[in-house]
Amino acid sequence: MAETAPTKTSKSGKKPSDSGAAVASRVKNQSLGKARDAKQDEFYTQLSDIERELKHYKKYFKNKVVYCNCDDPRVSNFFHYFSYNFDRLGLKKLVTTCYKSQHRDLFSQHDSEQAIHLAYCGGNAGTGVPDPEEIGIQYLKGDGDFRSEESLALLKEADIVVTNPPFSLFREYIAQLIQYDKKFLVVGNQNAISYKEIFNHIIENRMWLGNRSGDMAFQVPDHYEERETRFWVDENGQKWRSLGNACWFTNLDIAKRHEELILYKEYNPRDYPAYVNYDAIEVGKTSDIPANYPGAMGVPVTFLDKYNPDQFEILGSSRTLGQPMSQVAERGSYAQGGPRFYLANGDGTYQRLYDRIVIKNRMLKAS
DNA sequence: CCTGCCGTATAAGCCTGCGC
DNA sequence: GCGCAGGCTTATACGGCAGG
Repeated sequence: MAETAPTKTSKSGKKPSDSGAAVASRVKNQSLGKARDAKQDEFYTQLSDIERELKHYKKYFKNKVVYCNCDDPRVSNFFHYFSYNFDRLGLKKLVTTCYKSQHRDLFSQHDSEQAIHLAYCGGNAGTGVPDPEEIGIQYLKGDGDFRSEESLALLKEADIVVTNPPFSLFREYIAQLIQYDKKFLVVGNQNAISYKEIFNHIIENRMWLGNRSGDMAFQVPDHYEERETRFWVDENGQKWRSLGNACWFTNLDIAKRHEELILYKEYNPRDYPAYVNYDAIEVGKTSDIPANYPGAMGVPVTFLDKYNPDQFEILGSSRTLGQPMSQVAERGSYAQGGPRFYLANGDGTYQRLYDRIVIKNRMLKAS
């Protein structure tokens, strides 16, 4: 794989026609370049968030090899958590690798121009958190990318992968875990639910949401710029950013997935209008799902946080089910964009909604 | 050109519970 | 009651880009 992003072509420069392979390779390089140029993929998960989620999965870790493939053991709280709880969880081995640092100022002393590899097999019982330096940090030959040969070899030896991967590469990241048939528990964000590839995994029951969704705060490197919202600097000068829609993605079963969502609303056509470009009713809030409606319902993506596959069936999403508005209404009467559901405003114009998941209540017989 | 597609480590409202 | 903060839930506007 090429390491360097392609040089930027001037906007006026005319591109020669490309072969499919060349296009594919450039797209790949661009996404790589974008992820690394943007420098917005370094969000460090708090230990408290890791503890609050991981406590629901204790039974899965006995005698297992855990791999954190986006984690510098010197700063990663995932490494901290698993090394500290190594004996309590009964782990067999803990392996971490990380992408080589791009910034010399990253967390001051913790910068490295080489990618790091560390394997821990326990043995520090009672002495608190093992020191990565004492365990023995090794250096990788390559850049430590989770897709690199070295990382892949370690992935194959692993049972469960737990980390906070770079969101800009989330599709590829998940695709790789599924391709290699690994168990995983990773941090993501709810927007990823609407990605075509990610939604396919969800609808095929290859992955689902973990326990906690919503607000999560992350430490970010010093070179991250300030922003108006969801940003602050703590008393130690550490920069933080937070997300209102962070969530965990996993393919480990959890009790929450089998809890029935209690429904208390009743269907009526006034509160639950039908879409103009798909035969389903709009349910704008997960908590408003009517208890007595047997047909197709469009719900926000956050529904997945409450999804119990025994209670509901997922039929698809507005991205794939929505009929193009050009076939339904006159141009100019609706907001443009990718396929979504629309509601009539009553004055000849139409409101475009955010991506909806279409579900059906399995407990009710369609009449 | 024009049109439609596609996504965004985002961005905002709303609700709730607390202190007073 | 009331105002505020923080958690929880929902959903953007718009630029890039490809194809007609």
